[in-house]
Amino acid sequence: MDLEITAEDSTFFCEDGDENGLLNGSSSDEAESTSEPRSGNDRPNMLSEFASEFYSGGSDYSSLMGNKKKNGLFVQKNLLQMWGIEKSGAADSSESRVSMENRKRKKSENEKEQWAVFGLNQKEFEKGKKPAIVQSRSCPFYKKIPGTPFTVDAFRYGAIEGCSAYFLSHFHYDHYGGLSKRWCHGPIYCTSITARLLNICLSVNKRYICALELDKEYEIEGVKVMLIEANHCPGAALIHLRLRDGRTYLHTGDFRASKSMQSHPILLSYHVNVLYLDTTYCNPKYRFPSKEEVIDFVVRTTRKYLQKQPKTLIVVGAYSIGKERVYLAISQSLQILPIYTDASRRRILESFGWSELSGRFSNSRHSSPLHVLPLSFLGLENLNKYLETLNQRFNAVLAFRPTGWTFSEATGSKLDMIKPTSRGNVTIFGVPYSEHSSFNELRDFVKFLRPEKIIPTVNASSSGSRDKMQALFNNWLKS
DNA sequence: GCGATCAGTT
DNA sequence: CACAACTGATCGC
Repeated sequence: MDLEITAEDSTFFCEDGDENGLLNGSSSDEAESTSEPRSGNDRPNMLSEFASEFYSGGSDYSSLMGNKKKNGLFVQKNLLQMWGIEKSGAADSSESRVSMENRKRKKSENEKEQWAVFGLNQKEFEKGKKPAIVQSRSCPFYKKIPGTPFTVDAFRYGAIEGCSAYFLSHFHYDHYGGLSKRWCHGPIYCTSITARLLNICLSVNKRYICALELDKEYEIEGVKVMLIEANHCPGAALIHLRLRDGRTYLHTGDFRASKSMQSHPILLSYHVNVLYLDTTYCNPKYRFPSKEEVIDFVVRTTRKYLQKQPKTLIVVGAYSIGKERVYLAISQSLQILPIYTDASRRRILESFGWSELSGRFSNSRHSSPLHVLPLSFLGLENLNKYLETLNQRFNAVLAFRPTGWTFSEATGSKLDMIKPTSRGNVTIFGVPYSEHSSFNELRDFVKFLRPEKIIPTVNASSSGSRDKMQALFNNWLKS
């Protein structure tokens, strides 16, 4: 099961590209099971140990520090523990034990349901006989590009039959999932920033990484390829493809559409036949302000709080890459320096080679008035304890959680209506800083491109939402 | 003991 | 409530 297939041989891709039943309404869910058996480990791992152990901590930026040693790596249990304000281990609060047991019970209830639902008896289930639909995880159709040997963001399916070029649109877990130092199924095409992250965070063998410059045309397996800035996270790209037969495809990966995208020469020069679209917020209820407006709000708010209380610690939450502009803007417009973040995130941010960012960082929590912390840490309780660890240096915390969903039509784009949650000296603002297109931005982009066919890549698993989106597309494209 | 996958969290 | 994107727990080799 180790076939070397050329572009022309790749018969598994439906030539007419209509197997997905999205436009013509034909019912073929079978397209999805165009069976590639998971041929996971059919090849000896011939990778050399080029990456040092130091880098093998995955994308978890916190894994390089901390208090517990695991396989030669230091892995932290908990930020508060590591700063010495909370005991580790033996904390035998009966509360946590109870919730553990609750979870266990919940779990086993789920299992009971499972074997019943899938028509297995309990013995079969416990023996590990898995229902068929769980067993076969094959690459969904919308990750394959018909008429090419290409896939996009499809790394968790082992070797994909007929695929000789694997594109990665950007470095977020739900897109790169499946990549590791053991990847050996074929070349990975991505931007140079993403390429560096594959090396630094996942130790993917360099011989599989093919970095492409933005806005430059390449020819790969007979297809003209161009990556375009996606306005998502650093390194994120739209993938523009022109096949030999004249068809043009655009895969947006994850993106935030904007007016300026509409003046990209290649989008003006070639009519797009098929659009693979990031439909994350493809519902009229998602209206949020531009990034600039949100950043302006964040800066204004920060200024206000600092005037009231100069000894305020500013905190911005972020999980992996993305949202950099939020804390950069605070730092730049209010001359707040340096920025503290942990060593691992710092390494990642500095790898962008972004001169505005690099050079602003410090290792010292105590000497920095602006901290970038994991989003999951941004709660009232945690921040309050955090403030205590910085004894006396600060006497209040102002935190921002930049997330996409925050607002629906009611609150709309009136940023000043945002009410923070606060307790004592800790204030937390959720701000609608989105790195995906709003509904209107999506609509405008689609109306600009006027593709013949749109394949949603998000929210596409239920037929209900697929139909809903298709109705919207039809409406946008009529007349 | 490890990586892969699932389920739960914000 | 939403939701993408994580994190931690459990599974299976």
